[in-house]
Amino acid sequence: MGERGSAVLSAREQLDILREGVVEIIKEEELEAKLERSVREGRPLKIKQGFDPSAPDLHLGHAIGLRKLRQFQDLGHTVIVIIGDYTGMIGDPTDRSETRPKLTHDEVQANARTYTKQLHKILDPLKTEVVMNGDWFSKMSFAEVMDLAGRYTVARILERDDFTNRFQNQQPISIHELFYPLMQGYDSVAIKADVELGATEQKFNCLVGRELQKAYGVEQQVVMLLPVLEGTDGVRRMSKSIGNYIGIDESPKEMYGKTMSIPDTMIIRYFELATVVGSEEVAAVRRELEGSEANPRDTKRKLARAIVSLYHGPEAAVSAEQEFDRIFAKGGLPDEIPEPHVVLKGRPDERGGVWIVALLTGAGLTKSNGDARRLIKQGGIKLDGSPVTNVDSEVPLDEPHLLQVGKRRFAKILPERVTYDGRED
RNA sequence: GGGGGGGUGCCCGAGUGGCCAAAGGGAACAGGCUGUAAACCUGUCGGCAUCGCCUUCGGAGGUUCGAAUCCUCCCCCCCCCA
Repeated sequence: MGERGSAVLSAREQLDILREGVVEIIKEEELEAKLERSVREGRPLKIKQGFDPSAPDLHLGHAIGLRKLRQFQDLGHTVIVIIGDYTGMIGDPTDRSETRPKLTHDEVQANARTYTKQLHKILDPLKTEVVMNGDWFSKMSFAEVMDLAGRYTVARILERDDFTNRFQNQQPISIHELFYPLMQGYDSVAIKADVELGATEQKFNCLVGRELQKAYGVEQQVVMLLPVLEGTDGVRRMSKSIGNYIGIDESPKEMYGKTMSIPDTMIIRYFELATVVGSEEVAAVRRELEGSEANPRDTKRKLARAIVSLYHGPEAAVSAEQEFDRIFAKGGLPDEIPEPHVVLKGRPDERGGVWIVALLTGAGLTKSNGDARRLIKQGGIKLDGSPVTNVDSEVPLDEPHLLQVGKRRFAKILPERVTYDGRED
């Protein structure tokens, strides 16, 4: 373990650090005992956290847990990240809305690499092991599966809220979905986890892990539950599939902009969960917001800078802010404007002009011609900086033009990147 | 195996022969305002060179001048009984 084997903190001191920001520890005495033994025997604890293999975009919600894992690492412990390639074949029953396409082995491998890359933005690569639960599940015989299934009861599985709700709402539950908690729990058996980290909504699954470890004669893990961060809508939990997430791998300006779009009521919450500012500073922010002097916008700017700095550094945060001001406060242009390849049906008119509506759609700025018409009528389209009011406008393609939809969508139309699909009439 | 209920646009959800491209809500997008891509207000929200036409209401057929709405078969989901 120790490339820094020297100053190991006492169990008590470690516990004090680890407890911070945690919603619940089951059970704290056990964690303390494990830490004590770890210190005494100079043996790191194994900290487990699992991830779904299908959605490799980690976001600020995941980061809460990752920072906690990082704390464990900094205290000398080992983190084992489990990519649930087998559990992913089921999909967590929590959000079983889409039927997930089965991932191929190669796709899972690719996703695992993407994960690892993102994980290393927060975790210490030297103390992080990434494994897939297919490593053990693919080798299990049917008899072993039956044995696993025999160690838990239907009634206990149905205690889980999601199942109960779905049952009551007359939504389908497939039998293999009942295996999800068992499989996640068995992961803990397989790696002999000392601690499993999860968001509060994972409580049930993590506790199944404890039960199964007991059933299999493995020392029980401690369950450490962390808060769930709301997404940019301020209501539902941050999630890729809902689309209300801020990814830790996103560009500074996306991060900055998305942060600015959270409801004002979420500012404190984000300071607490999405940044690393201390509790006194959060308290100061709270006072600032409650007092009437400060403009919440400025507090939110501070938040956005803090978040961007965390992942991209302070300079990037400053330039993201400048760009944001330029575009939104002053209605200016971004640094980089896409120059799409435009394919048009038919051909230009004699003067080399192209119908504005077709151009917008061809450039991918609007979904359809109808969409483009509507936006023009609503005054949402600008050509070279001035609003387009006439749906029938022709744009001469003798020189580059700047097209803008709303405040956020831009495209530079270069004549040499416009082609015609040659369709006659 | 028996009985009952249900599958509608991105999501939820009304609609049981023409007034339905389909109410309402949410999401999203645009405009206004502002303190920001907050909040609030207004508008838009299947496609088409634009008020008429085309393609949508699980799938395939059929009845009808006309079907999301009726009939037949099929697929899927839920509940109750066994």
